[in-house]
Amino acid sequence: MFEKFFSIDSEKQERIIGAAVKEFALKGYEKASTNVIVKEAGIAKGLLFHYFNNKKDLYLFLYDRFSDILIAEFYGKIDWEETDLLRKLRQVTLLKFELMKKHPALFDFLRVAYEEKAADIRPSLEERNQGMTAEAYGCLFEHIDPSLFKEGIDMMAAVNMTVWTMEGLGQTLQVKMKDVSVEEIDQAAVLKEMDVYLELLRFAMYKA
Amino acid sequence: MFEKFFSIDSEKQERIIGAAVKEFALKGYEKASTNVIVKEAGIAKGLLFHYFNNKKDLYLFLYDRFSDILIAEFYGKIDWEETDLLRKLRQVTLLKFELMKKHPALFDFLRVAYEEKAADIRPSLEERNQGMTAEAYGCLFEHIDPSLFKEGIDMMAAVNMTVWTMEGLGQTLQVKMKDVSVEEIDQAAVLKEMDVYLELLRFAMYKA
DNA sequence: AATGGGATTGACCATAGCGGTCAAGAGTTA
DNA sequence: TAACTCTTGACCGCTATGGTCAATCCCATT
Repeated sequence: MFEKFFSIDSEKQERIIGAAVKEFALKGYEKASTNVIVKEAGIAKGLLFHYFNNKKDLYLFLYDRFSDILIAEFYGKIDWEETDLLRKLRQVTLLKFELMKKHPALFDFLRVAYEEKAADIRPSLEERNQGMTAEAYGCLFEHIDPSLFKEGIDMMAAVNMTVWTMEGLGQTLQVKMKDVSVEEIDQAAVLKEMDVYLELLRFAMYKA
Repeated sequence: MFEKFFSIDSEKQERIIGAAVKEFALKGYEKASTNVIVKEAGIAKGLLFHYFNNKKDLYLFLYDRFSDILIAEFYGKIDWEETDLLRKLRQVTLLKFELMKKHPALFDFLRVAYEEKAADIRPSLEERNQGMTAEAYGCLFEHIDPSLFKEGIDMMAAVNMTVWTMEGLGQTLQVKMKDVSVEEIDQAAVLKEMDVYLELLRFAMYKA
């Protein structure tokens, strides 16, 4: 499909990918302009369409590539044997932060893609997400030891509350860090704050 | 500023406001089309600009009006004497659901406005929000009795976690209810689910 | 009936940007 | 030189926008 693109020098490949991901992440599919992309990438308009047929194919190419990268890294780094749900969620959150730091643009792209409403692209995205969330939940609960919880605690509620709290924390951090360089956030401080919440949750939900 | 608009028959006023809020909520400021608005409202293009100078003024007119309505209703209905933080947050959440049910379009408009990125409008919106969140937090903590909490619990963390949990719950409900009529959601069931979480939080953070 | 004046109309305008094309030029190899 | 591919960017047709304004309508006052 994209042989022409892959056969060019890789520094140029990355310039193009970088420009495209930035533009799509910033404006979403429809409002993103191929004109802006080619200008930023320093190539001629025609070339972009020479490599990737059309805007839609370009977008889906990026989407697939980034999903693959993220999933591979995630699956490679997670500890599958963890049986403590809260510890597992802690690990997942930490890993998520790590990946955000490593691939910020990529994360932005996928976040925007997740909320994409453009009719051209919607069906293709949904098709790609079939079952992915189900699978994610499945692998989260694998090997989990329910006996750690107090009697009568709804494990689903426990997970939800934890996830929501982690997400809320992540969002406020993102706001706080808006001006600070993405590279050097005080990881130790973040970790400490996160653990305050997890400790609270542990106390609420686990046996003494 | 808008005398001409206010002097027309009120059924027409509402038709216009309804059409405009719907369009803005659906597409955001920039992509919203005045053509669509006038068609939906059943008036001529020129008339809209006769009433409200231009698109921007129309938008800000709606924004101001809706903020005022919501704030007034909110302040009127809340129990200012509540000293139990969790109970107060419960009350606030319930009130929020109630207002969403009563004014769904209005809520959508303000939610979209909150994330509005259009440069034309951004500064005006930010100016309007100056201090509003600060004030909201202030009135939340008024009369709160900190002695209910266990020693050493960070009250800020407690509030955050509760708010994030309520928001998370709200969002999943919104997804679940997407197809169901907005009018008749099972309020009792929602309340029950909410209380599960609040009970968990109370147990984690309050003295026995 | 006639007049005056505000309310209302909708065809029209300038502008802008889009995705996509393609004939021509540049670079490379034989 | 010739044949080839890679690359260029001016150009196209199209869609849609926010905003205007001369013309028309409507109705109260004379």
